[in-house]
Amino acid sequence: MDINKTDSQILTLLQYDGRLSNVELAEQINLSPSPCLRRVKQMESKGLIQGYRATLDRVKIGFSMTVFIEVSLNNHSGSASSAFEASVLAMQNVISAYLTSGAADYRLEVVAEDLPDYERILKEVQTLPHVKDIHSNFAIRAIKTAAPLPLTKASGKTKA
Amino acid sequence: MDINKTDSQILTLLQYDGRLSNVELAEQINLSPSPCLRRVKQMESKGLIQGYRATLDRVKIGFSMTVFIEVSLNNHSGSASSAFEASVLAMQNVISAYLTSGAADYRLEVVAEDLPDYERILKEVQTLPHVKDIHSNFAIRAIKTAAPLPLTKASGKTKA
DNA sequence: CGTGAAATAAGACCCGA
DNA sequence: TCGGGTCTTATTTCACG
Repeated sequence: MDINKTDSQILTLLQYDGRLSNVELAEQINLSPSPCLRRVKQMESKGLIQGYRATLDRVKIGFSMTVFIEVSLNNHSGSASSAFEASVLAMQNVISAYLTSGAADYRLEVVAEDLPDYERILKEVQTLPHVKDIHSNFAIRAIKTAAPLPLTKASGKTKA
Repeated sequence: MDINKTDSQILTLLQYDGRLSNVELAEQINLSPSPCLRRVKQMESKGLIQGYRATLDRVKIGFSMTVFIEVSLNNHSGSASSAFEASVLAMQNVISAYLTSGAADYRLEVVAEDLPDYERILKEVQTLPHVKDIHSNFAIRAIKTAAPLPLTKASGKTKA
């Protein structure tokens, strides 16, 4: 925690461009490269920065469909949940999964190449361990995807 | 969109580490740096690679809550949708938003620092243009977030 | 935190299959 | 058309002040 103004600026810039060179980054926050790199490395080792990713255009690489699947389990024991979660982790077309409040237990975000591909995935989800019920909602259009986290507010105070 | 094997390998590697240097990338796919860089640049300009992002730990930077908000509008005209979508784009705590099939019209993913922050955001969403109805589901735990897209299957054929 | 220097990478250019 | 080599410029990275 304890993110100061400078660190917050760094994180914001790296969220928008993860390939910013250290010298550019340092320039933009009016710092010299050495301390800037030190801060970045520290935030990496503390896990604030989990990693760097190329963001791809889903449609252009062949995934024309994004589907949200809500799953209810018929058994809420720890081992049932674990089995289900492990299976979900192994499914590459599931790109995010949350245990949630509400009517369903889990909500999955799934990418599919086309309708037949979606059908295959849906059947696969239906046969995962302890699945009772499934509801699918198709993403018709993306308004906003994976926007950067708003750090400006979170940069209020420093430890010392 | 004609992705060949080599391009697919590049995309996969860059999804896992967006800061891979070109020489490392080239080594891992058994190519020399020059053609490797050419391919990367080409995929960037074609929009296959949309950009590079640092991935941050939501909780560690102060967002203890992730909430999925389903929104229904009371007016489905084009202008009503546009007004709502523009407002959503402007809300920084909304990190993704989709127009979806199903009972609700839109599905928002929202990050909040704490319960009071969430309350503030919820009220803000309630007052967005043409909002009729809202349902919130809290993310209790993340099983998987923003996993890389599974490219291995999508690399089947080439244009020529 | 800033400066400087050695190691490394990026990016433009040309060559050959 | 695409992979490979080379050179120049820029960047990374780490000593030290």
